[in-house]
Amino acid sequence: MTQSAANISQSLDQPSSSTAKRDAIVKAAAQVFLEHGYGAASMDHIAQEAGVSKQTIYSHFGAKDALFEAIVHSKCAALTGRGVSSPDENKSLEDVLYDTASSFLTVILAPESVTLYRTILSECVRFPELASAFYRSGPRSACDRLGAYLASAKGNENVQFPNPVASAEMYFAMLRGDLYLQCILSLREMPDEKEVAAYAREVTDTFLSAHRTSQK
Amino acid sequence: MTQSAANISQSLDQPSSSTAKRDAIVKAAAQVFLEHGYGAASMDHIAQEAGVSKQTIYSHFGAKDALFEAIVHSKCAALTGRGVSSPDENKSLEDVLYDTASSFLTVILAPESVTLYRTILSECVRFPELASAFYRSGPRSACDRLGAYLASAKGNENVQFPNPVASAEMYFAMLRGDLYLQCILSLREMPDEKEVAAYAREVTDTFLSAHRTSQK
DNA sequence: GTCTATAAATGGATAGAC
DNA sequence: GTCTATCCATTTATAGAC
Repeated sequence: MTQSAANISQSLDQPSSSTAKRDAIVKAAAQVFLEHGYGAASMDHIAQEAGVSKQTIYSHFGAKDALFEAIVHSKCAALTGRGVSSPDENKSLEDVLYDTASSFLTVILAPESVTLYRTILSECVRFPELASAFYRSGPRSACDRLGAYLASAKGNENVQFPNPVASAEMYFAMLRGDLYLQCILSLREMPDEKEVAAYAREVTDTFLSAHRTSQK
Repeated sequence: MTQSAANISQSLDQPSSSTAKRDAIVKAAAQVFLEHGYGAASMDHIAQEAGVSKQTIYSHFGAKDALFEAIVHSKCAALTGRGVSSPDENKSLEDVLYDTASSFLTVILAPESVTLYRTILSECVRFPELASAFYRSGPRSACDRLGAYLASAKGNENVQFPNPVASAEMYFAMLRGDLYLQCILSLREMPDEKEVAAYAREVTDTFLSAHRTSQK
């Protein structure tokens, strides 16, 4: 009990050395893993980057794969946090779609998201749970939210969505277009806000055209 | 000259031991690289798989990265070969789009394509030329071909394509939807022909709806 | 050209002192 | 909990015999 009280005191008043080192490890591991991938990232490199000894990492996380899982899970959760905000019911359908597109593009084109995506994709066979966690907290979460909104927006503004979730999936697929492909392949620099806005506009217009009721 | 004639005779009549071993190396390297990725693939593993000594690999390819580049370039070229066939001018726009969608989905969902994509994506920073070669021989080639077709199909069937290449890019982006995402993340098994056909149909219908001229 | 054997370096993981 | 030092396996690449 004495020890417990001391620990609480430590973590509240002044970060214990242990907590500080743990944070340093997490930060360094995230950087090294996302930059080099799981295989090419070495525990020596992470230890050096974090300013701790290798053994300290093993004391905290036990093994390399456990550390990797902890880092990627943490990053996936962060993605959801910054993810597409809930649609504002006061806005028009078009504005909601455009806002969704802009924030989705901004999130997935962030350098950190790009490297996370590459890392998970290259390790999805070895770490199936990470791929699943990424999918659920990222693309699936976004599709479900937009799908629910589209379902509630039925009949408005001369559009219809017989299958709202499928339409939402299609919308996000359109957003992961050639621009995104070139970025994750590192073939070009990240687009600026202007280019993101133009692409969000193009996709939104195309999407709405496809779902107009008065098209025949 | 005598030696040259002998080599030609060898390669025509009966594969020389050297050529046969080279082919074995290429085959084994392709399998190991695509299954484990560049970093986790070891030259020992490839040598064992090919049934040759490690030194033989180095005699033929010099270094690991050179072998990797040769393999990936070869696979990218093969992708283009099996790629989307040229549109048949006699078919209707809808049929051309549907055929394009079916064959595109079949190609990109082949297990070999999925592993190639994962591998290139995870190594695109270290091997920028490979990413570029993949993009050109795959997605860009497909977009340019369909874009050219859409440009020639202007005014037909109550559809219009003010920006044919952009429309083509959007079309392929729609095809790389949730189904594709789940497959490359190894979250589900590959779809059968029926499911591929259904998705190709859905995307084609949506795409045509979006580009109808009589939508207002 | 091909093989066996080995060099030289690096990796993950652990032991023991403090 | 943390560090230094080390073990052991594996890796890329090379040397030398045939």
